[in-house]
Amino acid sequence: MSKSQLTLTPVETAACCSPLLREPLSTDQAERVAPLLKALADPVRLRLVSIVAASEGGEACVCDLNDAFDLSQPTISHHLKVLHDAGLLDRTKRGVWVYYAVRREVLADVAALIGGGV
Amino acid sequence: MSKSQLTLTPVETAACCSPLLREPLSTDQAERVAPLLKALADPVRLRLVSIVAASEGGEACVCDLNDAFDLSQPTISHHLKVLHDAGLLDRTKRGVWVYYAVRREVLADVAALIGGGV
DNA sequence: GATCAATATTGACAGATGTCGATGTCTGGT
DNA sequence: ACCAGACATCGACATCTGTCAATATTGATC
Repeated sequence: MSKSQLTLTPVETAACCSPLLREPLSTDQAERVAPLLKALADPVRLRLVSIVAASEGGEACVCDLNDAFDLSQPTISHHLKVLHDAGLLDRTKRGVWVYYAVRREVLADVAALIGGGV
Repeated sequence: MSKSQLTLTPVETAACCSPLLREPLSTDQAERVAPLLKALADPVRLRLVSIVAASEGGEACVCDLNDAFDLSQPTISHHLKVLHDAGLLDRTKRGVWVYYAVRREVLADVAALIGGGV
């Protein structure tokens, strides 16, 4: 399953304007989208995503991420887990290191839903 | 101040890709964006925004919004306050009724920052 | 296989968040 | 003036969240 979890219908994705602004979201839809936004809705996690995305090869290892913050290693690990569980980051283990990469399609879907083509 | 609070630089807004994915967000930027996402990151508030946006004239009065949920009136009032405080909803009092309207530019800015032109 | 370095997991704790019932504050009509 | 209705605020509560120190796990190396 490499596509996003938002499961927009073709009509929704093709429409000119964001679904959010065009018609009332169903309770189900809202409950599927909210966790993604919740995962993003933290300064540390926003920076994590952006640092990972801007890294060489589109991925970054945890050791580098730890150095970018004034937070404990477990805390960074926790935030990465939240982002990964939400489906926003991919996780790859290579040797002792773990690399995270941004799932851009998911982010794009969220963006499309929020502000699509306003 | 009718523009969004994200205060993207011209370079950022003009770029092809979302700032979030192009370069590491500064701590300051992250702390300005996170509250907006936080305000959106709730199923009830997502539905509130979408119901308001999809309403006649782009605005809805609280009485209608109350009816759309199985929640107490104070709870809806609370969520509307969160959205309004975040700058996502405009508030207008007409007579006894209060009308909320979506600030689409703000939503568009958030969307552009998150998934811009990916 | 003992050790070390990189991540993850656990447990604990303070503070934030969603919800409600009760109450307050307007505003229009009687 | 009073009342009724629309909305906001307050106080309380349970739950969730971000953070850390301590500990576990995993993989490379000697």
